[in-house]
Amino acid sequence: MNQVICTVDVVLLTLQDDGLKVALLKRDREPFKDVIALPGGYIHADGDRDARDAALRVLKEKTGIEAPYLEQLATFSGPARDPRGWSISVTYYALVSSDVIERANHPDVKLTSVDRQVKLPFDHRLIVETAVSRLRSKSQYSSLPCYLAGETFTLPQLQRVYEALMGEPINKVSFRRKITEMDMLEAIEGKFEAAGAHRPAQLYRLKSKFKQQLQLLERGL
Amino acid sequence: MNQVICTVDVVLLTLQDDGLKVALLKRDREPFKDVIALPGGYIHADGDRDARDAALRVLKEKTGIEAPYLEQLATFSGPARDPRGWSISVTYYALVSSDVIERANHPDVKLTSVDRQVKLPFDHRLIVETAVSRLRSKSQYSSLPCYLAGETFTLPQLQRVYEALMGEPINKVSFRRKITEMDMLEAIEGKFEAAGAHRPAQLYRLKSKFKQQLQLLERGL
DNA sequence: TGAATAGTGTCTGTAAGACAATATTCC
DNA sequence: GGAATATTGTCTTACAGACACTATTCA
Repeated sequence: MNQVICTVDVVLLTLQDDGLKVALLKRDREPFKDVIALPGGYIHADGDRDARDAALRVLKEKTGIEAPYLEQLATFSGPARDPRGWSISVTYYALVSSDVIERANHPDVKLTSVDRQVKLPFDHRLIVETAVSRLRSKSQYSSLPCYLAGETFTLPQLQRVYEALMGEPINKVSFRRKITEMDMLEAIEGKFEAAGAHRPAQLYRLKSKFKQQLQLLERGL
Repeated sequence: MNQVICTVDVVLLTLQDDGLKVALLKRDREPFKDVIALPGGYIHADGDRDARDAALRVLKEKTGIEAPYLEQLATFSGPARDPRGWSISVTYYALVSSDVIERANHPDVKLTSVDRQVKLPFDHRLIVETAVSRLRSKSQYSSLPCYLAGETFTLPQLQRVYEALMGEPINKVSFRRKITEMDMLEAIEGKFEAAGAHRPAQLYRLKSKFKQQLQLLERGL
């Protein structure tokens, strides 16, 4: 083994103004002190139950955000990615609605468009790109985007989330057919209105059974 | 950090008698000395270029098999999975045709059906199940199964590989249409005959362009 | 009533599977 | 020629997208 540095990094993603944003913050210590980077930190062998637990802890400590959707992304490693030495970073990506970030209201968190080529330390640019590509690929056949839409949402809102992720318009009828056959949403009795002068849309939430299913898929990772 | 044990484990998969098999071997040291387990070992910070490199090295050392298709699976971690202490295992899965294993002819390698509930040390049973589930899920929309078929193969052979993975028969016309539109195979001039008394089948190989494409997908992981 | 968006019904073209015909080899 | 499997052609059915119609709210 010969001294391997073990860390976690979290790619916290959200939708804002119909664009995918990643949460970055200034590093509070060396290396790359004061440089904008992904929230990350050491794995604590004396406290963390596993790497996922470490990722949840780091996210909470650095951004104040708790228990969002969190999935293991990949592990990056090598002698050159961290100036301190041979290192491993077990990376995760998390999905939240933008109002969760607003509610946490952490002063250091900067939301940056994933497409903007902001220079990032370590291999964080590669990690962000891997996370975005994974999210887009999984969104084609899963309920993942619901986590970007928040706790409750209307079908038109959810469709805009999918469209923002995919970067192209979706056929409304096909979209609703697919959502229906996935059978993952349940209607809420209260209705909802946005710009006022038109028919209000039904509010939905993700079925709890479906949340468990997604968690089961990621069990152990 | 506090002393984290960093290892790699490899799930080497192959098809034999139309069933998916995993390569296991007796451990040559503690813990679990002489117990059947996945090939694995420490990451060498003074020699390995990254975890993937460590996995390739371990696979070569323990099974004699080189440069197969290798993809990162996931990272497993925690205080309890290894009796030596808080540990991380970056896991990979590799795909080879059974004749590659036969040619390596390593005396300690045992091929075991992935469905047989052989008891395995550490969390290796979970790792194997994760690998099999990932392979099956990816096989539905990729050229992955070609790596189980070997260097060259006929379309009927390749179809049997897909059917063995999926566990259900595939429509021949649909299968060939899909293969054609994926445009991943190239015909080889020499023909091929199996049970003799019938029309021989065309031999194919995976286009080299397509191998690169798959590697690109996994870049950095 | 008109504007605006939500929600649904229907038509059409594309793609997947069933079925079957043709092709090629060895005996 | 007969058996066996490879390969290709065609028909039918299911599904995705286009289009358009109805529904509901506010001004």
